[in-house]
Amino acid sequence: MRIGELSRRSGLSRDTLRFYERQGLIHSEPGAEATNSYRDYPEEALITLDQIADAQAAGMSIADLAMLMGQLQAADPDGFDGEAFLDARIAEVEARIARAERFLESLHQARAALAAPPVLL
Amino acid sequence: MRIGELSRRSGLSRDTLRFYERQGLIHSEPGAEATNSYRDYPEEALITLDQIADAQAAGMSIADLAMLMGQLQAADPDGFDGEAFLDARIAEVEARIARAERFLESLHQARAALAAPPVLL
DNA sequence: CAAAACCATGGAGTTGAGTCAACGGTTTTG
DNA sequence: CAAAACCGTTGACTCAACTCCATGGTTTTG
Repeated sequence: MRIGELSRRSGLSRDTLRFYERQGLIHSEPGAEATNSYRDYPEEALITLDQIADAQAAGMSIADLAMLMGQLQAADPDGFDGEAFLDARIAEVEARIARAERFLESLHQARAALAAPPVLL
Repeated sequence: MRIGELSRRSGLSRDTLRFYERQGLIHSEPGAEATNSYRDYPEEALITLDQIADAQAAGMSIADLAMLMGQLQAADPDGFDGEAFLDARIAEVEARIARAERFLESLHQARAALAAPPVLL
């Protein structure tokens, strides 16, 4: 599909999609027509974009993500310690989720306080 | 305590602390000595800073946080719908945590794949 | 087939969250 | 008491992640 459709279906702007592609997060093919230079994105780009959103919610930067995608499925044990890298990310994400859940809890408490009788004198 | 101590004990830079104070996230008193203009932070600032870190991990912006802190404990039902505001934040944070957990799961899977026998041919 | 809709590229601009540097005061310490 | 360590203010700067704009080519559509 072309960028306009991907934009509509993903909810991301064309600029964002091109930006992600420059950063190596998504990929396209040159497209069938030789007359133009339109990109052609595979259907699975939508899945990738959803995973990117997940990763961002978990606090990953785009640079981290590019590294993860590039290194991990490239199966290259040439000096790059994938296990250590993954373990570090896992620990980070777990810590972040724990913090977010603490915050969620305090939001719930604030909500309950608002719902309760406002003054007791 | 003065800013240097708060910085050491919180792990945040002095500049960050002053930045947070300008944004209204933490507060200080003018300090006892009239000869200087040093700020004096209460012990509880450390707790507040920890809560700020929680909130940031949950994806809250500093502006949102300032609004939350300012509006919520000010008990001002003058047009500001605290319940709706809180409900919206709660939904956001829950969605974010759900996404982060999906990502964590995929990290775990990637980790397991690395640990498993690399090739089976 | 012309107007509207779409696409690419390059580069500048924006926003949020800090960070740094310079300058001049104040405390602490050896 | 002087040097070192600390503090405040102002304003410029950085970095990540987008976002906008101008220009010019390509499809689609009424």
